[in-house]
Amino acid sequence: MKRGQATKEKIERASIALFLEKGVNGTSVRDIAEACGIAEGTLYRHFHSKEAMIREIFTEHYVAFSQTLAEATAEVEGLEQQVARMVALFCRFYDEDPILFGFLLMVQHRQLERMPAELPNAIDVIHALVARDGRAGDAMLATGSMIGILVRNAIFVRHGRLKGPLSDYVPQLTRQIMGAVTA
Amino acid sequence: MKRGQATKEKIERASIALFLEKGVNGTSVRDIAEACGIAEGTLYRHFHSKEAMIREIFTEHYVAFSQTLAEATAEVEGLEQQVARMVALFCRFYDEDPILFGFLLMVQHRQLERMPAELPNAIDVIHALVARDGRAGDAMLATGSMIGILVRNAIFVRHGRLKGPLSDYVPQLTRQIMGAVTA
Amino acid sequence: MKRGQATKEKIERASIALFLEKGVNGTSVRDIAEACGIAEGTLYRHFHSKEAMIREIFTEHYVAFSQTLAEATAEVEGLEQQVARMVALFCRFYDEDPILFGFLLMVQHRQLERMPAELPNAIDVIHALVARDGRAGDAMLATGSMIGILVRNAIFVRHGRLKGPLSDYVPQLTRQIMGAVTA
Amino acid sequence: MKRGQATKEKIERASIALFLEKGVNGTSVRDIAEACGIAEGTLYRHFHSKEAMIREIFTEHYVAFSQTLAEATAEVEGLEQQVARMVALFCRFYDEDPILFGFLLMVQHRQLERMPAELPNAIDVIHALVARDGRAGDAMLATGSMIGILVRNAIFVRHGRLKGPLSDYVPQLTRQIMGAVTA
DNA sequence: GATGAATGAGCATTCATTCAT
DNA sequence: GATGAATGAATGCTCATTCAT
Repeated sequence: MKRGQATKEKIERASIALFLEKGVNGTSVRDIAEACGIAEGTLYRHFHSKEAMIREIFTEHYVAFSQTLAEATAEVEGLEQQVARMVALFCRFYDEDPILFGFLLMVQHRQLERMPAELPNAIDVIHALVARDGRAGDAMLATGSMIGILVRNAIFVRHGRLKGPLSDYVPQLTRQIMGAVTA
Repeated sequence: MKRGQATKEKIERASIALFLEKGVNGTSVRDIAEACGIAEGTLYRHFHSKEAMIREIFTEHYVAFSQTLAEATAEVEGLEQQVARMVALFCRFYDEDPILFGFLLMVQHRQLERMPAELPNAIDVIHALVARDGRAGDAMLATGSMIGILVRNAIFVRHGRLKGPLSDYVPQLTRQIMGAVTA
Repeated sequence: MKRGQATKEKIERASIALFLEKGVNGTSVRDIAEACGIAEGTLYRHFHSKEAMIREIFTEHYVAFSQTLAEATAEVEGLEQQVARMVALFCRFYDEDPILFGFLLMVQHRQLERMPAELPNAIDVIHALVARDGRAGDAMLATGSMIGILVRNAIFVRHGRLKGPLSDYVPQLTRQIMGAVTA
Repeated sequence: MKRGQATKEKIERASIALFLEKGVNGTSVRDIAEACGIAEGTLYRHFHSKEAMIREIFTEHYVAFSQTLAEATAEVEGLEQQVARMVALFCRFYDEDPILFGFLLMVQHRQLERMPAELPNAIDVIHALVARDGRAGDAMLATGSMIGILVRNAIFVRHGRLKGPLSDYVPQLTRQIMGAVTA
């Protein structure tokens, strides 16, 4: 039982790193098995298929982040404070595990389409905050801008255009987002 | 010569659409050949390889856009006006060919790494404008925010979260970007 | 001991049904284990291998049937009565367990080749009867016809071409066989 | 074009022999490719899949035989003569290509289920003859007996229990079948 | 006796690319 | 220029079997 769980986690870690580095289609099950030091067939003891594995990893972490985001922003009043919380949370998440973050970003489009609608979804959480505040002309446009600012600068850190950690930019990012949303 | 050129363009159009729909790795040379009504081998008369084809298509359109962006922003003075030009250009480009836009977005990371550094590059163009203006605390961070705002909202239009055309949002996007950069 | 025996029989029943339904190669050890509610490894407590299991099941039932056939036909005199016994026995065997019958039919070619020659064998039993009678021109040809008539009509019942039970046709089958053998 | 057709036929011949010898599941695409002296991928230029290949080969030959059987028996009057034709045709078919015959026999159950009902089917052809004659008590039972006599003795030849060619037994088989049907 | 994770060879199939026609 | 058959390595996945617990 214990051994099985450890192997599953080993597979997850190795997969995420390989997917980010070489792409989902560029990473074979054989690659993953070699990176883990397990046999190919072993992967299928823990995941139904490569595709199911990606979906499982994505859903687990994306839902957990969305849930945390919803709770953290619910604890404070006013868009400024909520945005501050969101930015801090987002940056910490990126800095703590940039590889996981990159993986989630990489597969989000394909996976979000297949995710059950009732699960917590970061985009909807943010949109609700902006809409409740009411200052933004078009809440969805403002939501897009907020997410765009965070995501693109995270990518800039990953690509070396910005010097990390991303958390160093929390105050500036918060100010920029508020500037955009209330423009 | 003319017939050859027509075939080459037919391959480009079909490829871009298929790549966006099913992914680069999810689209086989056979898929492309079938969509074009040509034989598989014919593709290799016009492109050295599938990979070279992608690179060629990307470079051609990305460089052209970056070039246009550089010229359009050079015609006016002041960041406000330059941003207005940039936003209008970006939105028009998206609306005129969302499929091409989606394709460029999809392959940008992988392709930008391989692109010769001396070719015009939209990110550098924008960064130069922001840096010259001087109002933004960190020019690269502001550049990321600008690009993020535009790209993410374009994606929102593509995914149906925002009702298109993207050009309808030019004034708001311009205001939001200026709000972010000068915050 | 008792529990072990019960498990072994459970495995046999489940295997026979699965083999008939999905073929020997189409049925995995995992399929069998799931159908029995046991673990995959448990099967190997009772059988040396999948192949050995098939051989064991086949031999057990085929030999038992051949033995019974030899005994039942030895009790009466004259080919007519012997054929009548044989037909009745065959039909009862089919009707009592069509799944087992189908399984034996399915694997007979492969298994008969590997069966020790000294074990009772239905074909030899029948051939001996026909040869002793002497009326058939070629005893082996007549043996083939007898077996063919029984087996093919059993298959017709299984496939729904004939309405069962097969035992309803005992008199007609007996007459047809005698008609063929003495023609 | 010519080269392609030749390769396809080479694949068919090699497949049939291998399937009969080692079973459908026991024969890998690699086995077939090696036996043909072609690459594995080449097989897929000519057949959509291994399964489709089997279906195609079966249908082609089984339908052709059934068609010939229908025509040959339609040329003469009276069940005796029709049976004589049928037996002669069946034996010739076996003797001319015992390997093909064995293959058709081996896959018939699985393939007949999937064959379009409107295609000629040997069983239905024979059943119609028997039913029209009217002498047999149960036409389907008699049909089963006829087919059983022919098929089982063909198998006996294949297994060496009867010395071939099967055509040597045409008169006796005809007599036996008539004996069975009119018993 | 029972378990089920682990194995690794084997499978059918796909695919970018080549080349004789 | 165009074709499409041929290639063969690579892919995701299955499976009978083993073995530590």
